[in-house]
Amino acid sequence: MQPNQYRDVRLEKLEKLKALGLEVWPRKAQRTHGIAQLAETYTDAETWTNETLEGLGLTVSVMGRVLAIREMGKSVFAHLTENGEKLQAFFRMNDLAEPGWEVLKLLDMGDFVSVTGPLMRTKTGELSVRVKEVQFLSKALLPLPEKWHGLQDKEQRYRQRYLDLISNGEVLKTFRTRSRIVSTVRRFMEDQGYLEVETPMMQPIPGGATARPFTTHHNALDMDLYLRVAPELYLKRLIVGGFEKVFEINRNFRNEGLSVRHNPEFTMMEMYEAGSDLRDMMTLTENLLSTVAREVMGSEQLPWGEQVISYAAPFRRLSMKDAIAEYGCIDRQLLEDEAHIRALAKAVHVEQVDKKTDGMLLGDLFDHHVEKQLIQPTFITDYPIELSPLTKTLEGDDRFVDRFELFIGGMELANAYSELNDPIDQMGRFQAQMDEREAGNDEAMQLDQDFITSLEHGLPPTGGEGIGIDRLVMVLTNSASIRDVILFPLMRPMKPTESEEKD
RNA sequence: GGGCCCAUAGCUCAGUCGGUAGAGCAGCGGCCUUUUAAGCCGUUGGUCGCGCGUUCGAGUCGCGCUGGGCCCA
Repeated sequence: MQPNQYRDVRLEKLEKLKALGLEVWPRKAQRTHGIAQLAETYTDAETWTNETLEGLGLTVSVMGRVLAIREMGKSVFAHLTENGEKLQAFFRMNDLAEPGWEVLKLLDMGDFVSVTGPLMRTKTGELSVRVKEVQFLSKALLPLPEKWHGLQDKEQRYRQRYLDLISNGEVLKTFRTRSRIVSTVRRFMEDQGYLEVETPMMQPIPGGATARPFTTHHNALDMDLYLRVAPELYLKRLIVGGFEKVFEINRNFRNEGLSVRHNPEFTMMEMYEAGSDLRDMMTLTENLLSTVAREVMGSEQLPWGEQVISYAAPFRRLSMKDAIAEYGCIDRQLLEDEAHIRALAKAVHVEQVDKKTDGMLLGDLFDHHVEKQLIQPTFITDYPIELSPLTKTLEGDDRFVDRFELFIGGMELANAYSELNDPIDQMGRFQAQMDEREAGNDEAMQLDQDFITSLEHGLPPTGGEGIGIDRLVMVLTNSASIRDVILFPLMRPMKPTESEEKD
């Protein structure tokens, strides 16, 4: 076998181009218009007939990657693409300046070229450049995936995302949509008076969420640092410091398994507002999601698999116990009784039931019976205190806290609290977490003494929330896997083959 | 952590009952000066993921490994 059969052929063509005295890797592209710009301006075939286009007397230079070549004897059609838009180039031997025809024979799919000539419309009505000059911008030495089916192999699509983006048009579209979602979210928050801030991604004590952190080491200070699992404790310090409304959009890192909903690094927006509470966060969330759906996706009703999700406010609100009763078809009264909760947990094979409190078991019952069924946006409220060490208790019931999680498409999308601002209470909650840790739960939170100190200086009543941006993009773009909305998802490295090891 | 599925040419995929490897696209050589997955003629290209085993004989059967996908905990 000749593994570089294709590459060798293209290397030969490269030498021939050089022999013609051409610069194959010029420093800048010759270009007067973008392809998208031309395609948009001259899209109307009735106004811009071949005659009117010729009447313009306009000569354009456009650059693009060659994605199709159709040879017709002494004329050739090619499609150039740039930024997801395409434009046809029409080469005729008689039209081309020297050494154009020779150059054209050395053109391969995947090459970047710029073409210069007047705009025209072909017999079949397609806007095209009647090429007088062609210039190489970059010679592709490797072949592209198959033009009709694109790149199908999921592993290769994730490992070589550039090939996925070139050959699968909807992938480029999804990631452009992601960019617009993030920018719309950011603009929405700024319009609400929130200030974007940046807090440490490397933290001496990982806090703000119950999750295993990644560890790293700073050499000069000879200290261990943790990649953050959440920015929460730093953002609250900023509210202590006098900021009224802050938000941060950035990466969190959790040292956990991979799934269609989990990537070890993921993007979260967290926001905190002095003086507000959970109800304010609900309203903000409803407005944010319906606005993004409308402005980016063009509708508040969007497809999710076989279903349609409505992002129209208000979203449904349901307490955790009510949700378990409703979706688990369980008598609501049973959830008021610890013995029954234990029995229900054992019935669905929750592990280590005897070591858990009834609040923890309610969380397990919720995960088992409810989470996947919450397709339409639903705020689940009234979480057990054991699961929520940073949240204020409910008025009149200190076993539950003023927290919601928002579920869409069967996934947790957001998590919000009326933030706990009593430093004495907070210290007690940390103590409980440390006991948990002592008992072997390495996801339990660690004490952050300076955070307690900041609370002792006074945190006003504060509403706070985190929204998972990757999952938001998933539900809005109808993507079944988080890997389809993260450009470079984490992949296990490929083990080199024996022959590669010898090299 | 457990279960199921996938891995064959650069890409997309066939490969029956175990009998010595196929197509389309791409590539290469021709024909063709308005094509749209252009068409037509010819043609190159394979460590069937890796290893071990069963067998006269393995892409195919078994075991293990690697990578990926899906489901469950």
